[in-house]
Amino acid sequence: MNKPPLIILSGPTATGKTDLSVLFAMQHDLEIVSADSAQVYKGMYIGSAKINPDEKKGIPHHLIDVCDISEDYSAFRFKEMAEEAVSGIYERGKIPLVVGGTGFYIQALLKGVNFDDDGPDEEYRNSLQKTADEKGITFLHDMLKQIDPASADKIPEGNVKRVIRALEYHHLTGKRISEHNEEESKRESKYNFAYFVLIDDRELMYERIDKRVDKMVDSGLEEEVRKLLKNGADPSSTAMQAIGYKEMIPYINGEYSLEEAIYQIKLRTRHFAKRQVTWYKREPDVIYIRRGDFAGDNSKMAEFMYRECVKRGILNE
RNA sequence: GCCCAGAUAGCUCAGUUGGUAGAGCAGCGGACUGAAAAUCCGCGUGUCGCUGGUUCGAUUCCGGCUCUGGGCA
Repeated sequence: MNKPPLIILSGPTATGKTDLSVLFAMQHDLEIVSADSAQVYKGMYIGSAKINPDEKKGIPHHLIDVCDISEDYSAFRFKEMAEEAVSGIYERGKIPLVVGGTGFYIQALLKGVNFDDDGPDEEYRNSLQKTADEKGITFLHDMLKQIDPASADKIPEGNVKRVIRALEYHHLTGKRISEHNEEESKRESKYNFAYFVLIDDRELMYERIDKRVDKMVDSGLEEEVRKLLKNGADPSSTAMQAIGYKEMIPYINGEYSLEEAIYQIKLRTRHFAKRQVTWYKREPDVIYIRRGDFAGDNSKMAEFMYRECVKRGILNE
């Protein structure tokens, strides 16, 4: 039985995914599925570098603006919604192009990760957080050691979020997350895929980030954040943890200067891009597109993608 | 011109009662399977401004010089 085709274009932030994806989608009549943890939220445009309607050039884009900022999006929700979007695209006789920098989401879709508990259990999470605050992170980590020594060994006690998640998983399922992860990691993708990662030299990447942040600020990032807050956005919500928003809030509250906010946004974006690069390094089937090899020419990059897709039987010659 | 204070890692600085030095940030590497733009872990050799002197030994003490602040003229 033939596996369904899936094309992925990922890569660190500010590297030019959007332009290349639209060009490639136009050339091959693809529909785009966004794999981006910030662009799903309504009202977050400038700071998430969301594509403009006219930049879409008529290409359907899925999973953008589908979530209210008061909702908590997650890898699980992405996987559910992306699978739905993808099957709709197949029904229309087209091929999906997954575009975005959230590697975790892409992994969830590509490998069909089975999140088989009923989480998140907010109440339980909160009670564990309270335990950590009152009795210390070592205490919490020791709790994990009791029920799942392998996870406790792997997750540092300082990483409270992941300690809580491991405990939550056991609480909900009675199983150990270390065993679950072990099983899931063996899973084969059900897709016939080409996983492209657009990258560039570190130095150029950082330059592009700085420029993009300056542009965001010039385009009215401050106003966008003020508006979100005025409309009741909770600064502690998942949506407002996005880079550009989180750093703007203390400035708006008068805790530091605009220069400091801009510096922080650039810095945190660089750190983020670095983390993304680390992620792709351990992804086994990645096809790198090095901007430098193509002199940054989108049509040459698209040509390269096309040839790689033909090789894999995803696109016809 | 004179007086005072500085000069130590890419940056901000600590320190060495004389035995060639260490924090934060930056930077670099890594982890990640229902918060992922989240969260977390690891990595610290640099002419201790230059130059003489004292000393077994000077980044540390003393002199001179250069530079940077501040003050007095």
